[in-house]
Amino acid sequence: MARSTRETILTAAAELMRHKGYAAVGMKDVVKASGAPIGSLYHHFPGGKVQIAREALVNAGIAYGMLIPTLVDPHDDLGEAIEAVFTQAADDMAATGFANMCPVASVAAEVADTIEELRTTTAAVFDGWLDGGTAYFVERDVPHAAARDVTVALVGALEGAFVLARTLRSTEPLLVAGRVLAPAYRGQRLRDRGSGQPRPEDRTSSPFDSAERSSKSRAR
Amino acid sequence: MARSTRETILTAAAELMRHKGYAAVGMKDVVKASGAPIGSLYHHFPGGKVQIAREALVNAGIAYGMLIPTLVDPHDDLGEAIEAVFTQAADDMAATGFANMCPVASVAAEVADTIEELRTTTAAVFDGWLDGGTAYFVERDVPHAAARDVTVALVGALEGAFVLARTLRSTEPLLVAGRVLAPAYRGQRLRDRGSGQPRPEDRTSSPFDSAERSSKSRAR
DNA sequence: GTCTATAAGAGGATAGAC
DNA sequence: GTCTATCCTCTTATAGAC
Repeated sequence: MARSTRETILTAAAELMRHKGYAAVGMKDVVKASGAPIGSLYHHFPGGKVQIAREALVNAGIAYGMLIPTLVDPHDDLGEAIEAVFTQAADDMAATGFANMCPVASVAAEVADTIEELRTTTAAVFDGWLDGGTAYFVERDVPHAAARDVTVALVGALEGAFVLARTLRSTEPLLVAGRVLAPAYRGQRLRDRGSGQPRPEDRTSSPFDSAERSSKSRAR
Repeated sequence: MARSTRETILTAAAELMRHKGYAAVGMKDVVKASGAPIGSLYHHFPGGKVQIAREALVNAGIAYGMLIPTLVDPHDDLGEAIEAVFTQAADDMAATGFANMCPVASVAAEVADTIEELRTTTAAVFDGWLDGGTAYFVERDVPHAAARDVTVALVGALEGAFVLARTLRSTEPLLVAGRVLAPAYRGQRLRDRGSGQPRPEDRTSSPFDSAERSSKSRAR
């Protein structure tokens, strides 16, 4: 599975930012982690560090946007599904030694007031998650307003609980969030998917559309 | 109101970290913002940048630890109180142009995997909020387990919604979080406070005890 | 498209006069 | 306890050979 230099760089950058945020990751760190020489970074990403971060965030956003639908899919009760999302997140986090799961929120918190170009990128990723999640729940017969609320509450509670869990080295915040959030939606039935299989392609494009395009138009 | 150089430095550092996180704030930024010369920073904080961050976070933690009890205090129904916390947060955030409200979570996300000394500091601050909030709700007659759950869920949902709101430049995440979280607790009565006045001193000491002490014992 | 060498400046920290 | 000058390293980014 030979990946392109471009991809290797982006993967390394995403991995580093997941752990250390944006400012603390140096280009030299990316060089070391990717194996690519510094010249290649600037050849493939003339926009420098900001461009690398932008594209890495878009990629991560697409990958993690599938997470909630994937975890919810096997369930037919919304309350159970919500609980499952949080217990699954708690298990994953404990299994990885409380490392961060996703670079988007860490970077978002850091750049929201300072690097407008990355703020809009993280905003596009969040919007994609929110719109994608809402569409998914609507498709499963949740009324639109409720679908939007569940998605927003779910993403917000997850991101907040992640920070607490990582810092406290405890799964409590994730488990409590699930336990507190789920009861309100217990009994809300989810319609069976048309096919037996999840179809993640249905709602994958939103963050990419807006953010990747803007990154293409930025060469020097 | 002449404040000591020490205080001025800590205030400036907290303000900067609130906006830019930890790594992106340079000592030179603190010099500029505080007006104190670089030598004074290292005179008062021999531990350098880490020590300044640590003490700034402890101070901010104490200040923000009073926020939830203060906002909840006028209410006698837990559901209403929760809703009030989020609408108030949304108003504040919109009023300040979606600037971050508190440096603790931003820094926590950045350092959780990288600077153990600051991870333990932010953990102590979170623990203080959680223990203080739990004690406050217990005092208001909420059963202990429920009091802990509400506090954990409240803090987690707030921090997550803050990141989304700041990034999206929208109060929606805060308002939705309140709307979704509140109903589960509507009808849960809160006992009248003994005196008519809030007494914030009752539960103010926790983060300070553990974190400030450790910072004192660290002189090169 | 790969890679090295290097520029130009910012980073944290220190010494020591006052 | 205040303040300046300075050290040394690391930072992002570029130039240009291959």
